[in-house]
Amino acid sequence: MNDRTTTASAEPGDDVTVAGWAHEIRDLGGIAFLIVRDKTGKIQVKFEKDAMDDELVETGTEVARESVVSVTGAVEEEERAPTGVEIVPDSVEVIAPADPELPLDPSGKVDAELPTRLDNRTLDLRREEAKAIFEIRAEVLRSAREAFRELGSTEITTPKIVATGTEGGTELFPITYFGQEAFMNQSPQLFKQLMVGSGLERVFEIGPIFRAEEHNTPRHLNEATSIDFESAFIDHEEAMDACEQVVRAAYEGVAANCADQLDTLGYDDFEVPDEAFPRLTYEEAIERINATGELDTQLVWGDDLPTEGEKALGTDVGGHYFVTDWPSEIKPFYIKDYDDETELSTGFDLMAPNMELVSGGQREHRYDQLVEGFEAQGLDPEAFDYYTKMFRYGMPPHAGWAIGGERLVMTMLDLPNIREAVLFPRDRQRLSP
RNA sequence: GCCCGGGUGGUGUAGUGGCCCAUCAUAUCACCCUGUCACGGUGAUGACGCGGGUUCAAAUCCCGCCUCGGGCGCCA
Repeated sequence: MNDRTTTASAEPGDDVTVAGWAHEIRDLGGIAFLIVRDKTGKIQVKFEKDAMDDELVETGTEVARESVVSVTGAVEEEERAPTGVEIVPDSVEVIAPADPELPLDPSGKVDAELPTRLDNRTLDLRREEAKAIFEIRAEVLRSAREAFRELGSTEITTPKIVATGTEGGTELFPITYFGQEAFMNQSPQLFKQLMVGSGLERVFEIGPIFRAEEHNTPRHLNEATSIDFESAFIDHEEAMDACEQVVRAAYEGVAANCADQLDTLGYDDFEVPDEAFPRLTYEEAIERINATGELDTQLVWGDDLPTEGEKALGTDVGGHYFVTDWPSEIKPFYIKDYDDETELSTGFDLMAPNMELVSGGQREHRYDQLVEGFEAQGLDPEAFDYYTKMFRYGMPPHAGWAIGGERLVMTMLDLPNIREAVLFPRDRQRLSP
């Protein structure tokens, strides 16, 4: 395949071999066109029936759509061709024929519903729009990694098979580990904290997390990609600065490197957020939600923000924003409370703007307070000994956060369903493919 | 976990008790067509998720099952 030329790089005057999929055949009688599609685009192959070998014409014009073909011939400039060039073939080979009845139409003439598309993801990703989402997703991850390196963090990977959950409460997928009870990890939280106490100090991880909640919404997955950051010697304010930097880098990377993909998806007005993300306290947030009048009942201090309230506030603010200073009781035990106001947590969320995108905070690094926190949440500190004991050997003050990777792509591209941002989503109903 | 809504040819749809041996588009098959670019024309094949019930009559109403989507809770 070394001699293969991509459709985009075929220049007039060249003798080339292109390989790709039979996108469409237009047979006009005496002349017929085969459109070959590859990763880089499409090119037209011309068959003038009277002037060409019958077998060549037959192979090229009777091949089933979506079959893999290889075409060798001369590239000619032709203004009537869709791309300005076309191939006059010397030979056509059908490398892998496709069944004539396709489970969905990659040419996009007829829409398919999401479940049909997910059942046939390979064919779905032959469509430019679906392909563009995953090229953008790759750019988001690339630019996030670059931003993390600029922040001086080291990329780590932590175990996904664990003996105990992170936060208790949350549903975990149980598995059997050589006869022992184990779980799929819901978050790298505890492990990344252990690493800020190591010589690495500042770390990030991009990896899968597993949640066994039986929710069924367009914004939840049971297997998601978490973009985690944790650093020694920073507080929650500095953690928010870092978070903003990484989110912004992802937008900048996409704006700079994915113009074609954005165009394919119809975004002619893709914008990198230009202002610093506003930081609202929890108290300000519930006041503003109450002021919108969108909710039937008024929120009071201590309530978690209901979905409806998040949407109302998101519309009110109109962009990304942080919510800070939460009541301690609705944030997990490993988040530190303010020293002078122990009923207030340093935990924060980043809203994007209608959905929670990030959660983070300054962590409790003091051994005694951490163990108290476990007990207060009804967890047995003994079960987390591998974690707590390291807080006895010099654990620095630290803070961090986690971005929902798919939610970042979803909110960035305004996708109607988070499953659009995962190749093979795992949700309540779907375990295959 | 609680609550709502949907399943009609390969794909996407019309259809609200008789006008339905089921509409339209696209795909597929056959024939015609020398510049298509959503090519065009003629014809053909192909479907009511499964099971039970109500009724003279069921795609349509009822019950159960399967399956999919969504809302809330919770969360990334």
